[in-house]
Amino acid sequence: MKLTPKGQATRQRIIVGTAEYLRGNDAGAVTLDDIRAVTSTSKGQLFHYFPDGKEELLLAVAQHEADRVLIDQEPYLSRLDTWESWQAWRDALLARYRAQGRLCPLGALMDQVSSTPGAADVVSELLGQWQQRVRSGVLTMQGDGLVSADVDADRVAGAFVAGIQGGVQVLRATGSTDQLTSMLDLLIDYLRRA
Amino acid sequence: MKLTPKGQATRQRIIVGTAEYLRGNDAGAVTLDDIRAVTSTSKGQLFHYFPDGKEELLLAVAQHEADRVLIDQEPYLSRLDTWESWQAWRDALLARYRAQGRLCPLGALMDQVSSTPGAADVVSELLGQWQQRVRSGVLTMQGDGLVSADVDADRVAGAFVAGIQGGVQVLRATGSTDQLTSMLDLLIDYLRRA
DNA sequence: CCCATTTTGGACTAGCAAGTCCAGAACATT
DNA sequence: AATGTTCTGGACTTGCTAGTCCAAAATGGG
Repeated sequence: MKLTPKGQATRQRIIVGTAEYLRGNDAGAVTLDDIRAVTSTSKGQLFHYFPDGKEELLLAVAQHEADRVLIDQEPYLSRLDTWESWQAWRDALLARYRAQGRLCPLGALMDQVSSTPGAADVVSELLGQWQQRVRSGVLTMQGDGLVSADVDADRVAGAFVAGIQGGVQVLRATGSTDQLTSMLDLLIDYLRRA
Repeated sequence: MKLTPKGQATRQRIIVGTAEYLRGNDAGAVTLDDIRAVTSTSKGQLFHYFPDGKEELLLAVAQHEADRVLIDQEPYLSRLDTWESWQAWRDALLARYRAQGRLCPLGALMDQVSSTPGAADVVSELLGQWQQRVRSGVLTMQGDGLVSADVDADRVAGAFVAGIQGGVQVLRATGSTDQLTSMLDLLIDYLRRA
């Protein structure tokens, strides 16, 4: 399928508009008509740009959201080289999720995982990269002698990723950020002592 | 609504049958006809026992599954009083989730949270109780002098709950239990050092 | 045994939502 | 300007699914 610049723009408008919409609505309940309304498009356009229909469209949206997750944290993930920077990352995460409340784009994404096979890949990819970024932060700290060398950086990074996931999950269910906070503080504390 | 023993039995059959079915299938895609088929019932029965229809039925199933989560761990949660018992709990959790693979009853439950308001309560209740149980385990350890008294039991318990959630979430998405394992080991390690 | 109540089966309805189709407008290329 | 391609709109089809309805069977109390 060849896309002119105009086509590209429309396709993008659909993805971004849907993503925005899903950030405030139940992903499982979206209909193509909702998407049509919110992106000012017609059925024809939807199927023109996403021939495989809803599934393909939502997958593209999922990919878009997954990209955003790391981009949002980029400034912090790149500089995990002092205790202050870890703390700043922690604060940024908490602020972000507190503001977001119960509605989590990645969470909605994960919900779809069970149904469509492609979504699992998108999430796996994201989690893998995330873990890598944290891992290299830990390694940097070890290089500078701030963290004991006998800590397994990969395991700690895995724990971070899982912990954040879980904290957000709890937030979505209960509306409380307590567990997420506990988790982050405990993990950083763990690193500090090691 | 009055229920004779026979009625009770049917109602229960519906709940248990649906729960079992959902343990191996996408919760978001279940239809009443699926439920009918798997529980050998008629539409009339479904709406006789769950007048508010699908939502009420699934909520009852969710409650049933939530109960199971703690019951399954009961033997371990009650005896978190030695390091060996914590390890045993860890092993049991890992074994369970490894066996379960990507299909998680609680996870499917959480998926529904966003849509139906009642489901959030069910999950909140479960998470709260779970955290309480872990908390009292930590307190026991502190009472026996095995864990430093200046650890905040509630925070650690919250981290455990969040961590397990996250680990399972990662398992669902990627199929790997590595992060769950890291998480549990790190948390126990944290307690040991404190 | 009789009557009220509960339980059961399944045909039927209503509405929604994904996907199809095609005609015409806009656009690019020569 | 001519012609082929891409883009857009929206009516239409198709299939599915939650929920309704009612009649008949089972059950239980007196």
